[in-house]
Amino acid sequence: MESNINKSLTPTNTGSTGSPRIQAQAKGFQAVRKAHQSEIVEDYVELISDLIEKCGEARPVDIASHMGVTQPTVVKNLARLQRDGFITREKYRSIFLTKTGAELADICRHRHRIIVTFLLHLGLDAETAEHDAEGLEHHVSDKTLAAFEAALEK
Amino acid sequence: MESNINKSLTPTNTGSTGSPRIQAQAKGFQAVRKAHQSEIVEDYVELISDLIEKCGEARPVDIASHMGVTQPTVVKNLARLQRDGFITREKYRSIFLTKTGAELADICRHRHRIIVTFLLHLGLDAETAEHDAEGLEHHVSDKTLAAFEAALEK
DNA sequence: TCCTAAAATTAGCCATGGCTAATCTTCTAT
DNA sequence: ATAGAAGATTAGCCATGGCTAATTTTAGGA
Repeated sequence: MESNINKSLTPTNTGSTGSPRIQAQAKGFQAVRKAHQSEIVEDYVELISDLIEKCGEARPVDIASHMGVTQPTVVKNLARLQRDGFITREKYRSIFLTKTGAELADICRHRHRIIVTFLLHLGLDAETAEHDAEGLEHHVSDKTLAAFEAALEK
Repeated sequence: MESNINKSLTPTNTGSTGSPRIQAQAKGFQAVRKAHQSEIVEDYVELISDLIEKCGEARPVDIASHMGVTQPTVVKNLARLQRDGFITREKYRSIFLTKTGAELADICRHRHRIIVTFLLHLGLDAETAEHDAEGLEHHVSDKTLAAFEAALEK
């Protein structure tokens, strides 16, 4: 289960090796790796939420075209989302976000919007802002997000 | 039994696979996936460059402790870096950056420094700035980086 | 010098997340 | 009502990048 994730991110290696400075850097890299594992989940729940709102439902074929992947890839990732409690569904039937999934989608959408707005305020064009936000949004800490919001209010 | 399941929807088949808007979004996701593939390369060459400068050489054991991974993982990734032309080495011997690798390291270091500086100017503490920069630096386009630099000059 | 500890490597496991090809289900239009 | 198209799923492949355990090489100290 999710213990696999924890295990791979917290190797027995952890001990020993080094100054606090180095350990901090190591922790940083580990956090980035952990963030990567959440990215697909976040991208999916955000997109599913958008599609349900705009189209009434989120079909694998539409998810696939929005994400730029094939349908089997979507099915496989949906299985993971289901396994981890973000969606519910049955074969050949509609996708529903769980409470957890819906909440995560809201958080992601909120964060995404702040980042896009922030980038626009820096003078970037809409396309670049959208594009970069997609990559950045999974790596912005709460503190940094708050700093973005604060900067926007000036 | 399965009364919750939505059996027939698709009232608004909002269109499908080919819309430029959707294609743009798909391209964005694809770009993020591509960026992920470069991340390890960038992290390694940057770290190797730093270690060579600070310690005279970059040993796998030090790379491992800085990255927060085990030595076999480092060895495996070094093989990939070698295969792809970023480093040269022989078994049990020192690691050297190729011209390509050294140039990439410089670019990464430069980008990293700008992002950290930018985050500091937003009022973030040094630790958060460093931490977030680690995640962000692989997803900041040239345009956005330039916008960061421009903002710093004011 | 030589022996042991540290470092490096190899082998082999696992999960992720892409893909294609093939099959199965559902939907739709005749 | 049904056949064909569209969508969904399964099976199976591959590369990546973690890990542990075991082995090999290097290097340092008695």
